[in-house]
Amino acid sequence: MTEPTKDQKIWQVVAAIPAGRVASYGQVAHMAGLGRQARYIGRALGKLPEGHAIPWYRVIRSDGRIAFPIGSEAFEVQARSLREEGVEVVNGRVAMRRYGWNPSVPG
DNA sequence: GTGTTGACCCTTA
DNA sequence: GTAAGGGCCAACA
Repeated sequence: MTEPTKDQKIWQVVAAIPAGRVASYGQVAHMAGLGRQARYIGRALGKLPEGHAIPWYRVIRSDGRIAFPIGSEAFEVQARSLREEGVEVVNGRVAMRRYGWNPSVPG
């Protein structure tokens, strides 16, 4: 049994985000043990295979903004997916103050 | 081997 | 509250 790769570790952390909550790239990177490699998160999510069950749309920037430019296709998919889980998205932004994922205080 | 790029973060203005 | 600049680290050409 080989240890999980960084990508798998990241996917595992992302998959651990409960529905209706969002986490920032830095937070995921830290929990995955990558430290400041927040940039790697986006790269790992970009390598997601087909048929995956990873809620990549629950990962946003630390500012609460979606990482994609407003109006882009990926942006709409992410925003729509978040709304379906009860997360309010306004002006391409999420109120992390309310929807931010806190492992110590699960849903 | 070097140089550029990137689904970012932090500090400062 | 938003905007701009600098920095960090791994993958890619």
